[in-house]
Amino acid sequence: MARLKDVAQLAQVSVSVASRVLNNDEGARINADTRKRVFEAAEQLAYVPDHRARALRLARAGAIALVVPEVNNAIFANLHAGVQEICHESSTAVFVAQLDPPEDDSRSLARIIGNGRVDGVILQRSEQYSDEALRRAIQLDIPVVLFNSTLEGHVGSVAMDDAGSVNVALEHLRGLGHTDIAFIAGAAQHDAAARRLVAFRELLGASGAPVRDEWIVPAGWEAPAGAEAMRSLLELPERPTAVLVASVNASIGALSAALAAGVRVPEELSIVTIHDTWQAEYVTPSITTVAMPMHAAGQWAASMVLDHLSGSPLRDEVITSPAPRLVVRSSTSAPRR
Amino acid sequence: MARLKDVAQLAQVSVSVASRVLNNDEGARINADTRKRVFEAAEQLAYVPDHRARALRLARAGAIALVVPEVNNAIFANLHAGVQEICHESSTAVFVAQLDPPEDDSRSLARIIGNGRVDGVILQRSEQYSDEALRRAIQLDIPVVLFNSTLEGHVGSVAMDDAGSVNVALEHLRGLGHTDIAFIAGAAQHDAAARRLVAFRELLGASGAPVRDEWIVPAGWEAPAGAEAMRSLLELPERPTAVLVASVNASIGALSAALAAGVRVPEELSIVTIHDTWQAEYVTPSITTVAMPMHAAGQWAASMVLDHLSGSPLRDEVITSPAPRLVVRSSTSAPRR
DNA sequence: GGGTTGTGCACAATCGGTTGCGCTACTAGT
DNA sequence: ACTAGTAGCGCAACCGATTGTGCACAACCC
Repeated sequence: MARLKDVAQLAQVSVSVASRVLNNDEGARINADTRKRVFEAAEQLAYVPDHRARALRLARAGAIALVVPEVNNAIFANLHAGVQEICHESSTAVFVAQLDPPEDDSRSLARIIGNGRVDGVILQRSEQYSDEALRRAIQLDIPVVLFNSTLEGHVGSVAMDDAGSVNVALEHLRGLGHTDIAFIAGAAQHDAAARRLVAFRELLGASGAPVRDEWIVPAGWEAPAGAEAMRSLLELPERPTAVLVASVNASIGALSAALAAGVRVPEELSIVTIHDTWQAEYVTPSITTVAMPMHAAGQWAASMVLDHLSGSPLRDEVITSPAPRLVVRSSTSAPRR
Repeated sequence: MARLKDVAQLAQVSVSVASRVLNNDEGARINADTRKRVFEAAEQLAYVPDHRARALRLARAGAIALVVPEVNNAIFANLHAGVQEICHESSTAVFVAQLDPPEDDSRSLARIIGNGRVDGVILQRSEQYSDEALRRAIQLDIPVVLFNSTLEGHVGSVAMDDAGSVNVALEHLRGLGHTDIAFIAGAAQHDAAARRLVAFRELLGASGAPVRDEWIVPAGWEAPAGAEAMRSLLELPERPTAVLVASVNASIGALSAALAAGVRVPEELSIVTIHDTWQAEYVTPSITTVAMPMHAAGQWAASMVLDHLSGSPLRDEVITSPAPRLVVRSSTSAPRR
């Protein structure tokens, strides 16, 4: 691999001149002819600057990390696309890393990220991290933007409009005539799940519909948890006519369990969920969802990190635009009286 | 962030001694007491070596890239886990990067990977890369191991036992009594898809069952393509009693299309597919699959890259162990006569 | 012509580590 | 007591880039 030295030699100049030419250093006074020779030499040798040396000298890695608990997560793809898009504009590489459950070692994130490997981190919190563990994990000297969660005392986060999404779902169900509405909640420790739960209670109550504790079932983000929650819901003496599931993968599990129990969806039970993924469209019946602006959120998060590197302060943002959008499919209908 | 110099100062030694101690340099003769002081100083300052400097000096980035066409791909999670596992053992970071469709620029991969950013690459080929484009893209000076695909003239690949997986699926269908079997193939350009298609033709023919060209429908890896293929299959005057779908996401699309057309699965049509993911379990009816050893394949690929960095040659491997494993669910049954 | 200004380039320090080699003491052998 | 050997540590070069500064020379002024 050609180094800058080789380029300089071929162009008959010093490395410093070669460097200035290739970086389009405005302040430098360089003869047009010399400039041309350097460009040609670089072209001829297919010169690509060494990122290690560059990073060392500039104290800038030119990359950020997107740390997620689970790469196969449904919402991850859109998030990633948004992040990638912004970073591409500033030639910043995006590295995805998976942060496994907290270890005894409090410096786990530092080990993954390394020191100087990336300039910033976007972190999607795992259900399994307590506030304390998370706080320890993000003790880095680079900016950390929390995605879809907040942490007391930490500035730098991008969250979704959880209350708004719950509202869209409930409005849809209410418009169909439902009042007996259950909620399959997310993991209790997760603050996004907590916000949705609070919103559900408040908004449902405000609409005058009954808020019944036994119809609020804690679960998790994934399909097995959703299935389990649905089964326990169906064992109750009185059943709701509709269920709002806090997350799409869980709703797929919930639907599966309902069908397995012989419940007809949507005739006997309507199901609506938050987040939209292709799977929701391809199960039968397809699931009505509230599409969240994951892509935009990814863009926001990436911008926040990159801007911070240029001096802007970190902030705590809630993405309200584009607003949560209802995607009506076949899992919801008017209740059968 | 503390540097090695700070550690050395605190321990009252030179940086070279500090370096040797912290790297457990066997050859170095260092007093036990000095050693202890250095360790304590490093601990006290929470010293983490700067990866940029280390990488520059050692000409080793301590990281490899896992490049995939689509991070949300069903098989990606297992692959990633396998890679991660091996790399963790040798303290190598794993970076996931998404390689978008080929651009005019032939150095696209080089741009993503950078120069010196990683020591090796595991690349899952996109359907959209022609042999030529792929060949240009992997012109790097670091080892590239192709995952689940091969490239003429390129050594370094890990492929799955495609013929074996098709065989397991067909054996299952034959055991149930099916002879009228269709095939929803993968993308024609993709060589893994091509291998499965060849295997299907040969193995089905060898079993004495009819191999009908109109029952072999080219599609793609994802759900919409599978749905489209199923629709065209259902329009034929004569229908098969079973369908083998080349990939799990496509099979979910295919199932969805079949149910939408009023076809009862598995009574009127059995569906079996290759690769196992949680979605296959949670659609209704759940889909019978052939689980492939993605995790092991990821381990192989990672080992191959890491070993190569220690001098071992690259090879072309086919993962036959663990063997493709049938996971019987509810989408297959004996044909209704 | 002497002085000033400006152009075009190279030198060398620097980023934070790693490592070959040399230097100093101290021990041991004769 | 003199030499040889070795333990323990530091010096300094180096990896490949960036950048402040200095130097040589030409062009210009009055």
